[in-house]
Amino acid sequence: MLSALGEVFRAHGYEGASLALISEATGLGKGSLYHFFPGGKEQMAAEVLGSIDAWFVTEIYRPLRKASDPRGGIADMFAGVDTYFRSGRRVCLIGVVALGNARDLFADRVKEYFVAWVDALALALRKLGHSPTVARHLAEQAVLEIQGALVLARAVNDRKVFSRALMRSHRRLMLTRPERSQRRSI
Amino acid sequence: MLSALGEVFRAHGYEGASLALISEATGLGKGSLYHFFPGGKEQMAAEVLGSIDAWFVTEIYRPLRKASDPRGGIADMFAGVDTYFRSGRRVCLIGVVALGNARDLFADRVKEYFVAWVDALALALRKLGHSPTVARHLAEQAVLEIQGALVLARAVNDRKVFSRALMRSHRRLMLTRPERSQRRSI
DNA sequence: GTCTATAAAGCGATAGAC
DNA sequence: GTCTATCGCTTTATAGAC
Repeated sequence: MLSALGEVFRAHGYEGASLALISEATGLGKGSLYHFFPGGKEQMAAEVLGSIDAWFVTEIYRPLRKASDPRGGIADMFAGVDTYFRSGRRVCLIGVVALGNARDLFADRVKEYFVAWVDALALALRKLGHSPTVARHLAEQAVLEIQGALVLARAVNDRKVFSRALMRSHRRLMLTRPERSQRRSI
Repeated sequence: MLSALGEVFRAHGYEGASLALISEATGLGKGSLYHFFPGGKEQMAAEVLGSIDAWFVTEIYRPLRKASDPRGGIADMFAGVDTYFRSGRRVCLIGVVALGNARDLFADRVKEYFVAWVDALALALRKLGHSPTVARHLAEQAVLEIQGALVLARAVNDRKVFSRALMRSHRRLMLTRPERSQRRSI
């Protein structure tokens, strides 16, 4: 249900996703939709964004934070991201909202999604011996590369752009060696 | 004129930019707007995208291709990009359209913008001795980092994210040394 | 060229029958 | 819980006066 809703918002954006389209995609009439979402379209989008955020927390962020082997945790993150975004064919709804005009409506959720991602990845990188600052910047870089890869892959309509970017990003995180003086145990 | 139009599309997206908003931003009534753009909103957006593309060609891509000193050309590119995007406060309209539902309408222009960017940067990198393939991947990476930085900076509402990403990207391009066996003169 | 008036369609949202 | 009918408003676009 929220999943079908998400695909409509993904495909048409917040403004573009009319109740007619939503009704068609979910197979529910407007009456039923307003029964489930008394808050209307804004509530629908908010719950969709919330469910995406929750999915990332349980499927990506938490495993990444809890991973006993940070390298394996990071590898799982990239694998999960590749699957979720269907190797670049699927767009990041949170990113779309961040760029769009509906950003103000959902600013908190959008920010939380990205902050949690950077935090989780930065923690794994600290376990590899990076200083808090370096870990944070490396994590920020990786997240931003994924978002940029989604934009570029969709713009030039070539999902190999996405795969390549994901591989480069993963490889760089694995190869970047922490400075000796910054190495620490956690 | 096209500039004022561009800001409206940037701020509200293609769907969100109603003729009422456009009329207000340009100071022209609907009648006048349809006098200049008989094709309506779609023509307005197409011409705005075209003008942005043209700006990047003359201000960024061409200087980058023609630069006698590739390192200086690349530095100018990053400086120009930082200025254009107002250090991350301004969003990339082409990127927004690429992610949005209006993408199909303007797919050609969107693709051309990014292809031309990657091509121009790849040419400069080849002049530094990189192989065509490596140069292309490095260029693709830099362009995608800029787009991702715009998304992330806007999402977390912190333009320092953009500045940092631009600096890292520039620095990496300057530090990545071409393989000896791939070095060539152009 | 610029305006106002208006058409025709689509929008989000509501009411009320079932 | 799901539907249809409908409200009130906004949308893009056009017509025609000036």
